[in-house]
Amino acid sequence: MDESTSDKPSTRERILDAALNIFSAKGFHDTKLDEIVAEASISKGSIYFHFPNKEKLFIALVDQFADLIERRASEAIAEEAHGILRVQVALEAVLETFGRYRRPAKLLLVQAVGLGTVFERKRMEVNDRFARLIKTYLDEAVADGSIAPVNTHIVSHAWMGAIYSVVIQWVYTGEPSKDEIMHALLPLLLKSVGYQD
Amino acid sequence: MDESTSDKPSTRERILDAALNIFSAKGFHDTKLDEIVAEASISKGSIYFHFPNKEKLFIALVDQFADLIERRASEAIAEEAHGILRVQVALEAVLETFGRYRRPAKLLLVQAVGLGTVFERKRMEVNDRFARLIKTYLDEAVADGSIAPVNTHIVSHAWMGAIYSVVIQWVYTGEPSKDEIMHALLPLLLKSVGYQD
DNA sequence: ATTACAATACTGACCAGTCAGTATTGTGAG
DNA sequence: CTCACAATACTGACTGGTCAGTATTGTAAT
Repeated sequence: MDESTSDKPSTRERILDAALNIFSAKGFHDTKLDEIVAEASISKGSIYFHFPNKEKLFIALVDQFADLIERRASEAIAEEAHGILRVQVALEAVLETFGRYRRPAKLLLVQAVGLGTVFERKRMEVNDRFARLIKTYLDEAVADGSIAPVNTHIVSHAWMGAIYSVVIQWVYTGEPSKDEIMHALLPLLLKSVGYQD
Repeated sequence: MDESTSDKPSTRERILDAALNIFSAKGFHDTKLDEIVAEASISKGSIYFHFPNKEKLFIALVDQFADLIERRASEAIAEEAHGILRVQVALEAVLETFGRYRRPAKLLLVQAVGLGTVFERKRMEVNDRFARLIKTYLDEAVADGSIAPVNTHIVSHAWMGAIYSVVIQWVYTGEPSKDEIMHALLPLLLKSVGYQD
């Protein structure tokens, strides 16, 4: 009876899809709602039925992807019990996820920056979320002796920045490849806290 | 005759000053030219006498500060002949300069991002400039045996991201202090390429 | 009287957001 | 099952505030 089991993307989903495409390519301000309307083949009113305004639509996308990244990292860690190895698998999971979703990555890492006072809080919130996630597992690794004590607050932010920067570079140019990144970035980060294999 | 030796800030300078204050605080789009006019106590027409448009005014500020950072780094390096030490003093100079100029730092690292297609090139240009600067001296350090061979392309981007991220955090919150940053970040970066003192 | 700069009032393109109306789906009473 | 009504989902022409940029005129110096 119900034939909608799979292939009927809801209006809301189509809006989010189209918005992601255009926002990630052109940024918040250069994206006209009318472009999203055209891309999604829906009406302008529909956007305002599903979202209170342009800003909230944008933030919905940011949150959605930030959630995904965090979830993937947590899942990866849950399967690995041991100190510094947890840091390693989390990193792999994050890079993997950024890799699989280029457009949301660009949205989060580039287009969500510098949007003025309104978005500034959001950005810091997301950043802190990630930094704290890293910090948690670094602290664990210090506690169980995997690595020597360090200023995990600064280290977590530095790591985050390093990952962001390399991923951004990769999102834009496609270079270096994900494998190269894994092979260069992972040891780099681990060495930075004095861990050697 | 010419009494302008020191204390008459030219109109152009006042515009740049005011623009820096407001752009860095509110971002490009949330800054109205009329606010700059008020802050600088000049006229709107003056802005268009000195700059072709809002965008070019913004970019002038970005370039000005990017130039300064690069110059400071080069000066520091010129006084230090030896391999990895050059990297170290350059880093110190950069952190010092970011530290002394919070507002331009925020402008460059935050407000110049996510401004859409037009500014995207500019941002990549500035980023590449810094990354390449870092890469040059890393390559030198590898060549003279100060550090073991690494993928300097990835490392330079990672370093840049790490520095950016910590500086941004500091620009916003004032924490951690510049000294803490120097004491934590510098060894972190050096260790990441296998250098120990 | 020409150059260089500055002040003010003005214009008009642009685009987020609105809203009156239409279509679709749900429901429950006879 | 079907009619009456309601709730939800969607449409798209229209509007009104905003603000970058312009036109015009003023003025001080050489």
